[in-house]
Order: sequence, then structure tokens, then C-alpha cells
Amino acid sequence: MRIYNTLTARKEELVPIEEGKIKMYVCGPTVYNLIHIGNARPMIVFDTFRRYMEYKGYDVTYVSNFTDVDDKIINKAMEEGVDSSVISERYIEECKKDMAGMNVKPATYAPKATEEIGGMLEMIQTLIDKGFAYESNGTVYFRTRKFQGYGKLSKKNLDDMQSGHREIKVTGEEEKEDPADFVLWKPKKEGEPSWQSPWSDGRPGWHIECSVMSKKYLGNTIDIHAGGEDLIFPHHENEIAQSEAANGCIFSNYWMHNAFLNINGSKMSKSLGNFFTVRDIAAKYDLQVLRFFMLSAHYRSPLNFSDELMEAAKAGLERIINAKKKLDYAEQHAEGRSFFFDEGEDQDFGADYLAKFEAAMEDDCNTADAIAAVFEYVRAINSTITDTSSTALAELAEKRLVTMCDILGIILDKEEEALDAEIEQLIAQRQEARKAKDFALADKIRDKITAMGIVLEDTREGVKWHRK
RNA sequence: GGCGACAUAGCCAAGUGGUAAGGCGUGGGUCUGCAACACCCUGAUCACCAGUUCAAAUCUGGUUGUCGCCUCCA
Repeated sequence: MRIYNTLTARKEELVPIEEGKIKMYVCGPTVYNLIHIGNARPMIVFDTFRRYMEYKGYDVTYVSNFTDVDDKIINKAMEEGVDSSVISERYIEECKKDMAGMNVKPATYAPKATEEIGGMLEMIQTLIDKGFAYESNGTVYFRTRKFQGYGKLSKKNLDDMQSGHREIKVTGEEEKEDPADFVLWKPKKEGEPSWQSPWSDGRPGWHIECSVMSKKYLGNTIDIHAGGEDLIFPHHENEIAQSEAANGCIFSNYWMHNAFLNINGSKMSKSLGNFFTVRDIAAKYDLQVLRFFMLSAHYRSPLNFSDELMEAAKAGLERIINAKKKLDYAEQHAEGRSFFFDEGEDQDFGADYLAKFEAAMEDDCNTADAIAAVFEYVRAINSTITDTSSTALAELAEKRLVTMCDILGIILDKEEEALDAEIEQLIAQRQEARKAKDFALADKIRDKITAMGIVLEDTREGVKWHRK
């Protein structure tokens, strides 16, 4: 498998530290609100990457944190007059619901920053002891210039940055030795959550959290660290500085970053009024549609979001689901168990499409190309498999289709909750009317059923239906 | 000001040296009582200019345009 490594700026063969195992860390959300669809992109693409690696037989340890101590959480808590843990716990739960809806597998470990303070205190102390950090009035800063590799991920150098740097006068800023230094620990203000430390009662800086959680659950050197491209600088650059300075070894061998999701061509923001939470989308679509939509472009390309594109994604996904239904039907009505004589050339049906699918995934997780293979396979299924095919052929075809969709995290036979007795009765009545060639009545009944959100399909084999 | 990405049919999107995958949509057809599903047919010379090459969407230089990061941010 080849993946694009931000650190080296090229595609590289993925060689795990330990054969057959992948240790990866994906930066998780700050839980101060419902997650938005931009948050969903890394969750979906890296979950898909994980699924593919697991399909290939790798033992993947997947760590994704929740940042549950942060200014935004504290502000929200103050607004509501509750403890900040009330806010973070609430949105962690909501986030998990959204992830389930998008069929994102739970991480192997999903640590919360507030439960890892001990490790942070240790790492900060190590950095101070090694001369990479210093304390001033209770605040601990990282001595950026002391770390020689600083800028290697984002390809920035400290001197360039300075020229374009705006004047930022935040409290405490004057106490920095250098403007590029960043906070590892800061003292609490009144009413803020805090932990005791040798330097002050306070809380950790954002960057140190990930360094520590990665180290605890995955070790000093990991295979892959991933996240949104906006995290490259400063977050990931700072993580590298902290971890490598403290641990004395490479932090992560590969860095993967997904591009941003835009809304109607511009960046999503509350002020522009184009801000959508995953929950907003769930009100209108099955979240599988959102997932499918996200995978329709390469993860490193900017992706635009709009109603029109969601509708197109929905239509495409339905095409795949229809093929699965067709196979289910064929299996149930097959005329013979084993392959028929004239199916000789189909005994490895789908192998070439699966190969194409895998080849696409091998090339930096090219899901857009992989989906093209799925569609080509769907066409092949639709035009060669019928209810007169053998069960063996239909099952083989289905197995391969499901394999591909499992990797993409698409569930083909979701739903079909039992029909209400009422709807079932209506369908029966309509069939009666059709038999009697009373098509006016039949159409009237169908309109009624349609109004209930059910789409009927009359096929040679009988009436099929699905929810709109 | 510094760093970087991108520009492919109506829309979305693969393809990074050998004469353009796939999806949605449109139009035509087959099937069907009709509709839906499905199938068949239907569409681009790849922003522009110059260059390298037997050969470029694909490499080089330039032009134009769009976007991102440099500040909390997926």
C-alpha cells in the first residue's frame, strides 16, 4: 500500500514498524458542540483507511481522542452555568451517536484529555529537565528554537514566519522568550477546571494532550498520525517537537491529512450561515449518504458540499443498494444450488472488479476510483445475474459486493423495518385492483403509499418497495 | 509578505508520458397497464500561452483564476 506522507511530501510504500500491525492516531474533535460535517470527513476517510488495512489482515490499533478541556468548552459551560464536564460529556455522547450513524467504527482507544493529565505532567517535566521547556509565572512554554527539526512537517522555518507574524498581545505573551514558543501548561482563571501541578493549578495546552495520549496507547514511535490539513500547523508541528524532544526518537513515520470540506464553494463558518452539523444532515438523509458522498472524492482533494451533490450521492448509493436487492432476490429464487454448466466462465465472477477496487485502495486510499470499480461491478451484476442464475453464482456475486462495501463502510441491507400492517394491507389491495385491471384504483392506492414515504417497484417477480 | 494546493464534459470526479474511468443529470430506445428498477445508446481533447518529446491532460516555464495554511479550527 502506498500512502501520501505529508512529512516527505510524496507517496511512499507503507512499511509498518511491526509486521502485520498498524499503530495509528487520529486527532479527534473538541467536544463543545455537536460535530459538524467538516469534522466528519477525517472520521470517515480514516475509518475507511482502517477498514481496508483490517481487510488486508493488519492488526490495527486505532486511537482517536476527545479533547474535553478547552476554552470553547469552558465558555459554553459558563453560558449554561454548568460544570465544563457536563458539556464535554454531553457532546461526547452525541458525537458517538453521529459516528454510529456514519458507520464509523469505535476507536480501539478513545481517551479523554482530562483523564490523561498525569502523563502530561510527566512529559512537561521531562521537557523542562531536558531544557526544551521553561516556566514563567505558572505558565510553561516550549522552547521552540531549541528543537532543531521544527518546521519539518509544515515546511515552515521560524524566521519566515516571524516576518509575516501579526502582533499578538495576549496576556502572558510578553513572558515568552520567543514569539514562536507555545504553551504546555497554563494557570487557571477563576471558575475554570484545573489540576495541580508543580508550576500552578491549571490545565494543559492543546498540543501536549495528543503527544501524551499517543505515547500512552501506541508508544514512542507510531506508524501513522492523521487529521485535517489545518492541523499540520501548528498542532502537528508542535506535537512532533514535544514528543521527539521528550522521547528522543521519531514520533510518527507517516502523516496523513485530509483536505477541507467546503460549502457551496466557501469555507464553512457560522458567520456565513453555511454551517451544518452532522445532525442537521441526519434529519434529511441517512448518514450513509453523507459517508458515500465523502468517499466520492479523494481524501486529499477539497470537497464541496451542496444539496445537489447530496442528491447525486443518494441516487448513486441507491443504485448499489438495488443491485444488492436483486442478488438477494436471485438467491431466494434460484433454480439450482451449484453453478450451472453455462456459468462456467462466471465461477470467479467479480474477481476482476474486486482486484480493481483493491488496486485503487492500494494507491493512497483512492476511494473515488474504488467506487468506480463498484459501479462497474454493479453494472456487471445487473446485466448477468437473474433469478434464473444459480444460488452459487448469486452468492458469490453478493459476497464480493458486500466485501467492497464493507471496506467503504456502506451497509447494503440496512433498514427494511417491518411494514406497518396498514401498508401491507394497502399493497395487497393494490395487487387485487391490478389483477382486476382497475388501474385507476391501483394508482390511487399507490399514491397513498407514496405519500407515506414508500416507493413501490413492480417487477416481474413481484412488488418490491423501499423507503424514500 | 511567507508557504502550499488546485484548474478534466451541465454537475461531481478518477487518470500524472502513448490518443480521456465512473457517478448524477439530459435526450432517445427496450422492458412494464403506467410508474419505478434494470439494460442499451447519447457527451469533453483535459483554463490559456510557449517549450521538452516520436508522443503530454500527464514534464518544464509563464499567464489567468480559485482555494487553503501562517491565529482557535477537521
